[in-house]
Amino acid sequence: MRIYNTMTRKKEEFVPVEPGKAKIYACGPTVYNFFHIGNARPFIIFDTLRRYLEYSGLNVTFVQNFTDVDDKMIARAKEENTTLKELGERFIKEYYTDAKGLGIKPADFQPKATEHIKDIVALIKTLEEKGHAYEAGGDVYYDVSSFPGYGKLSGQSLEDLQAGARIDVTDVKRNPEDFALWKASKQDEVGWDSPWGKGRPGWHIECSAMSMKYLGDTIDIHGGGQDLIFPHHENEIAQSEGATQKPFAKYWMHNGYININNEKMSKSKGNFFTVRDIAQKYDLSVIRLFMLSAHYRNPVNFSEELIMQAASAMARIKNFRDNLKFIIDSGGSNEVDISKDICALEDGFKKAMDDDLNTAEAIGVIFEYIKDVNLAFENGADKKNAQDALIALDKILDVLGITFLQDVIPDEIKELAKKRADARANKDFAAADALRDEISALGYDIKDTPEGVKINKR
RNA sequence: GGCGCCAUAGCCAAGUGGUAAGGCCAAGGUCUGCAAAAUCUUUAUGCCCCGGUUCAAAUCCGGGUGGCGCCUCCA
Repeated sequence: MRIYNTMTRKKEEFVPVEPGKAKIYACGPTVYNFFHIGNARPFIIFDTLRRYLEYSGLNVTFVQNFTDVDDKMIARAKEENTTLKELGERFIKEYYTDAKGLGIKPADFQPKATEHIKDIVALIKTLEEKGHAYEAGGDVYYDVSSFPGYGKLSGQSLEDLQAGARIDVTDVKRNPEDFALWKASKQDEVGWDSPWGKGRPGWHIECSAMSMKYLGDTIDIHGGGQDLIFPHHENEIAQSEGATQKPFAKYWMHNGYININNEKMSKSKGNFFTVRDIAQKYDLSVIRLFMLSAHYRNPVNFSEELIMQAASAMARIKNFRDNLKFIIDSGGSNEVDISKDICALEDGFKKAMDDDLNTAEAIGVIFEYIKDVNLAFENGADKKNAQDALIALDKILDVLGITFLQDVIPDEIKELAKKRADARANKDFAAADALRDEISALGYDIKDTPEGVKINKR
């Protein structure tokens, strides 16, 4: 598999640090609110990456953290007159609800920052000992000038960064680009005891500490949104490599943004849709298909029109599966050979995914498969054909994390369908049409076939 | 100012040197007692513009135009 590495700005062959294994760390949510679909993109992308590497036979360890202490968390808890802990627990629970709807499997480890204070403090102490960190008034800062590689991920020199910096230079920092590893708590703020007094970790240090704790000093893939390249990931490199003198991550993967009217969706701009809101109106598997319909590094616009397009595309896949299930249930007799089509599906899928996780092309391969199998089944198919076709498709859909709920046809609908069949048998078409309209009004489509009556949920 | 991304049909979107995947919409056909649904077929001599390299360019190089992002919390 080839992966685009932000560090080298090239597609590179993926060679794991340890043969047969893949260690992945993806930056997770700050749990002070419901997450929006811009946040959802990396969750879906890296879940798909993880599934594909597992499908490829690698033993994957996947870590995604929860940031449950930072300025926003503290401000929000204060606003809502609650504790940091309660706020975090509440939105972690909500995260799992939305993630499940989007087909995101829980990571192997989902560590919380607040449960790793000891690891974080130990890492800061190491950095202090090695001359990368200094204390200033209860805060501890990372001295970027002590790390020669600073800027290598974002492609910026320290001078360039300083020239464009919009940060106020404070007296306590040695360089304007120095960032906080540890922040002293204000009077009534939450905090943990440390060698520098009561305080809390800075944002960047938690990812370094938890990545190294669960995955070791050097991992294979570190991922997140493009907006994390600088400063977050740049700082992680400085922290981890400053402490270990070993490479922190072999491959850096960054997804593009979700835009609204070509502008980045972000909480500060207020132009966002939460996954929770969208779930009111659409099946979240549609959002997943929508996300995977474009290459992960490209920006994608979001609008209701585009979601409706994705919903129609989703319906096409669903119809195909329903047709296969109908053949399996009713048992056809016309044997055809679809082994070529199954091979084309599997080969095409692998080829697409091996090329820097090209899910857009992979989805194209699925639709070509649907068309080819439909053509092959034009004059009917037998039960085994349909089973083979369904198993092959579902295997691929599972790697993409696109799942379908089993439609249960209610007895009420079955009853109406039976009455209609009786009316048709008696050539009472007026009654049959009335029953058909009734079924249709309840959201079901009905079709007469030689094998029997087929009922589909719309 | 520094670093970077994007531009392909009415709407989305693959395609990084060999003659434009796929989806949505639309039109036409098939099936059906009629309809709906389903399904099939059709739909870019051309990929923002101008030069260049090449037997060959959406793709590589140079120069424009338009849009966006990071350098401050952000996925």
